Amino acid sequence: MKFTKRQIEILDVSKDLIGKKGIQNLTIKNIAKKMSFSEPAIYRHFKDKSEIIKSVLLFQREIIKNEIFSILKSDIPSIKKLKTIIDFQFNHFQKNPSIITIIFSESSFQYFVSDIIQKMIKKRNQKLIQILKEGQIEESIRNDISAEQIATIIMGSMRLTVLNWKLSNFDTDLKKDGEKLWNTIEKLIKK
Amino acid sequence: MKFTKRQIEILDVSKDLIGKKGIQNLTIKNIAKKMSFSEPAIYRHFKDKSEIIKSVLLFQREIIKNEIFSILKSDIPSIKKLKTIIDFQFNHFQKNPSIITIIFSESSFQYFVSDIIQKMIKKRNQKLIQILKEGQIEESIRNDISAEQIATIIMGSMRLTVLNWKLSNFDTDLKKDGEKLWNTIEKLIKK
DNA sequence: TATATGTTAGTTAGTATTCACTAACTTTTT
DNA sequence: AAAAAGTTAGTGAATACTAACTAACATATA
Repeated sequence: MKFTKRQIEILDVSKDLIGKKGIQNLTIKNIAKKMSFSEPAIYRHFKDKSEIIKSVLLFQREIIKNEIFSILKSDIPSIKKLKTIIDFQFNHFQKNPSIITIIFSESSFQYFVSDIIQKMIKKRNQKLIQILKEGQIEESIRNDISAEQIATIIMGSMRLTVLNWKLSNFDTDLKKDGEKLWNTIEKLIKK
Repeated sequence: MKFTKRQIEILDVSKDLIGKKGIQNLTIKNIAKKMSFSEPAIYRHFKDKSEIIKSVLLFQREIIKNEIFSILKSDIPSIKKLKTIIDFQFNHFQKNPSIITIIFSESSFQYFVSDIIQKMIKKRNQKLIQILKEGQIEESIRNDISAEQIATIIMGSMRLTVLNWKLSNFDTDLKKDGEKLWNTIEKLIKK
């Protein structure tokens, strides 16, 4: 998963295009225009369009994965880990609004994209469940509700909060809404 | 918002097409093929394609709206109302998987669709908050957390549950997952 | 009642546009 | 000199949509 400079430029431009007007806006023509290249030039760097879409996703995944990994292996209490991860994610979204459009587009792409996204969601869910179970053993998180169910509640409300931000045209204060949400979640799941 | 028989036929076919392979699959050609008509015949019944998409949405909205309205005005305790509405929604989705694809595609359509969907989400959120506030007054729902926040939790986890169902290619048992979710929600919000 | 007229809902044949992608060539970099 | 990274000019396929026509039927009028 190594990319050249030019490839990363193309991926950045693609991310932007999708972020601004959705996946329909991602055309070779638009990429080329934004880069001040001709269309065929793009094909010097990616085999075809699906390769570009795939790479946009995988590139973002790398960034998030690395960050979450380093949080996970740190030696802090589970509930603190949880907060750190949630904070990081809201922060990352605020800094990269465009990727939200991609993450919220499970349905509209070709099949292979929803496959990749599905795997990403699954993986992240597993990590979340892992933390929650730790917390339940530590007895800092209530255990009359399964970790899986708590994970659904947390992931779901986070996604909705982000979606609302997006639907407001990134006008509301995501960080503040994220903090409010965390307070609620904490009240709900703390033992 | 009156439709002729033929229009409803076209809307049903459109719903199906979207449900099966996403919005890209909704083309005039495909509609015509499925109806065994020529393409231009479709234009006898709808001005253009955007009119079809809009109508698919509004037609569904009508159905859901009416049902929820009758639940809302019934004279049962708030927490029961809540369960009834949640049950109805999961049921409705299970019977109409195709509309999920539309509802989860805020980003990828033309702007006007995300507008309609945004309004639908907002309206439904308001109704939910209204019920929750009733419940807080009745003292059946905890009031150390605002109704707005509880609504986010409920709507978010419902959406995620439905999304997971969709991502599993409608293979998991939505009704069962919905019931599990309700049990969790009840535990979390009951006073 | 018989004919004229209008409407509805379909047809065939086609247009303009957009799209991803390619062949062949040129320029730039190493 | 060779390879990498651009260019121009074009292709074929898909798309939404239109023009022109017609068969079947409904309604108004001689």
